[in-house]
Formats: sequence, structure tokens, C-alpha cells
Amino acid sequence: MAFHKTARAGSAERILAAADKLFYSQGIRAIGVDTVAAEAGVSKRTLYNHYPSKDDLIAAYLTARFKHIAPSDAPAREQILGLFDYLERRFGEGSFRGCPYVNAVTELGDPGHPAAGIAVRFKEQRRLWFRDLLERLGAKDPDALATQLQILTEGALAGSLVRRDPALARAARAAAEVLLDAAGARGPKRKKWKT
Amino acid sequence: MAFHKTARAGSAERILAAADKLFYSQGIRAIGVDTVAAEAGVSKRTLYNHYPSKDDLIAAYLTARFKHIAPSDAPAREQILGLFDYLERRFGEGSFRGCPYVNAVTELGDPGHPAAGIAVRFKEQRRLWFRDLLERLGAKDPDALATQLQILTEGALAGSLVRRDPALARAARAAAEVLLDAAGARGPKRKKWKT
DNA sequence: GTCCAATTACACAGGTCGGTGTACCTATAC
DNA sequence: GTATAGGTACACCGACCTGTGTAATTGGAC
Repeated sequence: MAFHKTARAGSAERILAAADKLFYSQGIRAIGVDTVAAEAGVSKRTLYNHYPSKDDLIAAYLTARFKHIAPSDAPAREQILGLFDYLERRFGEGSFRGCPYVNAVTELGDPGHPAAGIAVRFKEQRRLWFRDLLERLGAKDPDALATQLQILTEGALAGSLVRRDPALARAARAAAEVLLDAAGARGPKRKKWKT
Repeated sequence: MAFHKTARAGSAERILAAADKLFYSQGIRAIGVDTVAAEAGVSKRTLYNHYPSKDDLIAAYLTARFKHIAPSDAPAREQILGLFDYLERRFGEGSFRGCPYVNAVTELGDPGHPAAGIAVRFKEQRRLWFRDLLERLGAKDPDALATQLQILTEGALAGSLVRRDPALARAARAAAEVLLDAAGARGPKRKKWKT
């Protein structure tokens, strides 16, 4: 059907996949564009045709990681605690190397870099995800509690970056449960069905 | 009295101070040894006489930041919550740029780098500081709670690196209070004075 | 076949980096 | 004095970096 006119294969996608793999596992500054091009099986010229600069590639890498959290029908409390279970699994994988957004901000330094804005947006999105679930749970002060849960996940991520340890995710999960309970967001929440 | 034989001034100390300032504020990878030497007002040769490689300088920088937490007579709960107050103040300063140990691990990548070990030791020290205070407070499961408080501080640090915001420290502090209360570590703790 | 856009291979510019080599200087100890 | 340790100034190396320029090649659309 000829979408792409030509394009030997999805070069842009392959480049992005290579950048994702290498930037995340080894660091943005540690990886040069030549290495990305080689990993993608593409010439450096082609890479620069798709991404005019390394900064553009970095921005694309972070944006692509920006997976919107799929809405779920599972009970809200289950979804929240499930995030920590997910982290526990991730920490056990050798490929875990912390939060790509925090890493990018750290590595790039410059607050004016597009990556910084992307990181802020991602964090806020996850916070709002928490908040919506907390509202569904009828928790007290969902906004504040969402921030606290966000802090717990960041803390587990940062801690496990320094010393990979799934127990950190379990500890964060336990703390989250205490906070949820204290906010009156217990269990499936027997709420009055109508106002 | 001739301590140092000669040594125009404390060259090593000035180099370390320059490294601390530049490495922390701009990043380890972003700063070259020439820049450090210039900031210290010292020739590059002198720098390399004191620190045989940049990696040595990095290790010295992190070790020097390793300030042992001064023991205090203040009530334990006050000390714990005071840490979050300290963070709140730090987040307001323009010079804040996250946790130097986490940053170093992120920037260097290599888990075999000496910096990684220093980071682990620092984190564990602070966790033990929490634990000792929690034991004094008679909290339930001080070890687990210490890990959770550690996660809260890491999370506040990481979050504020991405988006500088003292409110994050306050949120973490509030969460810490909830966890402390839930662990039965309320207030100055009226404990039996003798066993 | 012809056209055209994507891609390749490769050299190269201009810069920075970590680290070294060398000759000279300077202040103190003796 | 002389010897010596610590410092300076500066050139330099090899590696690596981002990014460009160019000529040749490929493969589908028409």
C-alpha cells in the first residue's frame, strides 16, 4: 500500500529502538551516535536524516518511553499496590537501571533541555493517575496522598538504582498500604452506591 | 611548625573543594579535570600529583561528602522529622541538584566503579541512623520502618531533582509522621525510665 | 527505462577529554 | 651555599565526540 514511499524498513523505528536500549542501559552521555547507528544497522548519515541532532534523538527516546498508563477495571487499591509489585519484578531484572527520566535529568544537567520538560510531564502524569484512583477510593486528600505515593515509587526506584533490591519495592508497598489505610482508603471500599 | 613540609597552601583541599562545587552543581561527566584545576587555582599537573586519575578525584569527592551524621540529644522523633525539614530548606536553594551519590551512580553507570560502593555505604549509614532512632522510639519493626523512611527521603530528593519543590519534602514528612504513628512511635514516647 | 528519494560508505572538521612529558621556578631544610 | 619537594606553564598525545560533505548505490513509482 506504499505508506512510507520507500524507507528500506522503518529506519526511524529501528534507530529509536537502538537508542532506547543503549541510552537506558548505558546512559545517554556514555553512548555516542555512532554506536546507536551501528546498533540500529544504519549509517550515521541516515540517523541524522531522521533525527537532526543527538538532543532530538534523546527527546524522541524519552517521549517514546512515555507509555500512557492503560486504564484498568481492576479495583483502585489493587491497581495502586500492583504498581509496587511491578517494581518488585523490575528490580529483579538485570536490565533495571532506574527511572529513565530521572537519569536523563541527572545526566544532562541543563534544566533547559527538552528532556527536563518531558520528565516533569511524565512524573505529573503518574501522580494524576494515583490521584484519580484515590478519588475513586474515597481517600482523604487524594492530591496530597498521590504526591506521597509518587514519592514512594521514586524512592524505591532511586534506592534500587544504587543497590538493586526487590525488597525495596516491598517496603514501599507496605508503606503505601499504611498510608492508604490512614486515609480511609481500605479495601474495595463499601461506598454508598448513590450520592 | 612545618607540618606539610612545603605545600604552597592546602592544594589538595582546594582541589577537592573545587571538585565538590563543580561536580555537584554541573555533574561529574560534564566537568573536566582542566576545569577543576582552574577553579582550584592550580595547575593540572598538581591536580594529577594529588589525585592520580579523575576516578580517584571522584572517589575523594564522594568520600568527603560522606559527613557522618552528628549524634544529637534531641528527641528521636524530632530528629527524624527534622531531616525532612532540612530537605525542605535545601530544595528551596538554587544550588540543590539531587543526591550526589545517586547522581554519581547514574552518571558513571559502571557498577564496578568505586563510587558505587561509596554510594551504597552512605545509604546504608543513613538507614541505620533511622533505625537507631526508631529503636529509641520503641517503634514496631524498626528495621523495616527505617527502610521506608529512607525510601521517603530518596523519593523526595529524586522528585525535587526533576521539579524543584519544597512541598515534596513536606509531603514526605507528613507521610513519615503517618508511618511513625502507625508503628506506635508517637511523640516523645513516655517510656519506663528503667528496663 | 527513468526518475527520485532513501540510504550507504567514508573522510573529515572542530572540539573536548583524560592523561603525560618536560623544563623551569621557588621556598624551605640542612 | 646546595639539595630537594612541590609547584607552574605549556605543549602534546591518542581517543572519542557531534556533526557535515560528498559521491555512489539502491529500489520502488511511474
